[in-house]
Amino acid sequence: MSISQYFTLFDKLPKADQEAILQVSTFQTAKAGTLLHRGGDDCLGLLIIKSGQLRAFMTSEDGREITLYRLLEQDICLFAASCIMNNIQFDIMISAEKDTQFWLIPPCFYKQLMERNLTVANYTNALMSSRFSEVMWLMEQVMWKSIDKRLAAFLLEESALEGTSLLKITHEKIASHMGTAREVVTRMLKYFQSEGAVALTRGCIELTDPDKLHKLAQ
Amino acid sequence: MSISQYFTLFDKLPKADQEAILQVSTFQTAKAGTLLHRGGDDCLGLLIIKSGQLRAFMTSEDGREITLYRLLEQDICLFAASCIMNNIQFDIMISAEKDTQFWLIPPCFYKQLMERNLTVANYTNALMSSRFSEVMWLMEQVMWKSIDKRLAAFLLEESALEGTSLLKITHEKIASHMGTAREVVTRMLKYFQSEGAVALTRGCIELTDPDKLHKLAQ
DNA sequence: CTTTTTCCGTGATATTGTCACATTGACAAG
DNA sequence: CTTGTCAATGTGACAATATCACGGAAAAAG
Repeated sequence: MSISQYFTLFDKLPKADQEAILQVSTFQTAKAGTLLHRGGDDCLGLLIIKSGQLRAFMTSEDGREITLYRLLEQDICLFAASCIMNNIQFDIMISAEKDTQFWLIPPCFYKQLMERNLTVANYTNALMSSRFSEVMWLMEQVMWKSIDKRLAAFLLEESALEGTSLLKITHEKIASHMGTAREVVTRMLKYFQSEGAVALTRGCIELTDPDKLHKLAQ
Repeated sequence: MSISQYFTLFDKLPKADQEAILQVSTFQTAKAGTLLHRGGDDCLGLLIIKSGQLRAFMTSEDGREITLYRLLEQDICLFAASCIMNNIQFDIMISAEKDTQFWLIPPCFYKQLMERNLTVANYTNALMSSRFSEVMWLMEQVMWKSIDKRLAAFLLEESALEGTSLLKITHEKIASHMGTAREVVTRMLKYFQSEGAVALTRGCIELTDPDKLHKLAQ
């Protein structure tokens, strides 16, 4: 129930720092749909998720989006505190996909901790490597995979994440996750339907044949 | 002339570590065209560039490429030593674009140093942030910019890098940098030529009107 | 029940990628 | 000097994806 169970680094810290974290961290909640972090300007702090789901994404000038990665319970969101890292020169957005509960460690505090504690520094490094890996994976998908394979993979991932084969999601939202246009998603879904892989109704996609989708995703 | 002038971190280290680095580091050279690092398997070490130019790129299964970023003198190549970081789960290639001189710090040594020295840990963190930023910048370009703008920008960047407006580069190589097909580059260059922005000869591109290219790149 | 909004469907067109093959210039071998 | 070879470029046809401009249908709001 406490931050120490969710923030795995906690136990490796000196008692004094543990105390301090308990002092300065706050417990917060965000409703689904809330934008928690908008680019490099604001700096919320290190965010430790107790429950819910966040989404990190990138936007174009004209409002298009692509999801970079997602954060689930026990995940640490580093980029809501991008100001604590030197040389970070990009803007990403963080929004709550579901009602989310989290602890927040203020950026200044964490930055100072990182700059004087070796364990924290290396932990932060590992965290960044993870996010970097996720973005590189996405880069590979975007560069070398066709839309049909990416869409099939997305549907399967979403199904696994939600724990159901009946997805309540609009074509528009899928397009935002994938960084493409709604029409493209609509047409591809129609094709999947004609192949018998999915059944479509307004606002819903049922994965009627996951094996077929796996094949479509290659 | 020595590693200490190129490796800015050096001066901030304890004397003992400085000595050790001088002991374990080796000075090496690579001919233009050499592949220095192939994916996550090999682990050359931390590479500090004295002179020359490296290129970090990603490849598809069928041999297509895209340049992620470039490394010039005084730059530190972190991913030739990707094994020193936990959680790095992607493969990138590093090749020498020009004859390159560099020092190499063995991965084990650097890893141990990073795990016990706070300054090194935070330095490594900043390095990774820089590379992450470069990849994110590329991602934005790939996602939201059209090919004509990206090509114009590439030509200008290349010109600045080489210090000349007469580029000796093939369409094929440009395509590999940009992650697109040669034919696309050829056609776009023909268009640029018809606009009077460049002059084309076999193996060469002359930027006859850089201002026009700037406009094309927006 | 009507109005409004959200979501989906679809044709036309533009851009970019793929494929197949022709042409051309550089240069080496004879 | 001629010829052959090869890398580099040029190009037309077509495929995949994105963009634009709608229209219609289902759900939500009033």
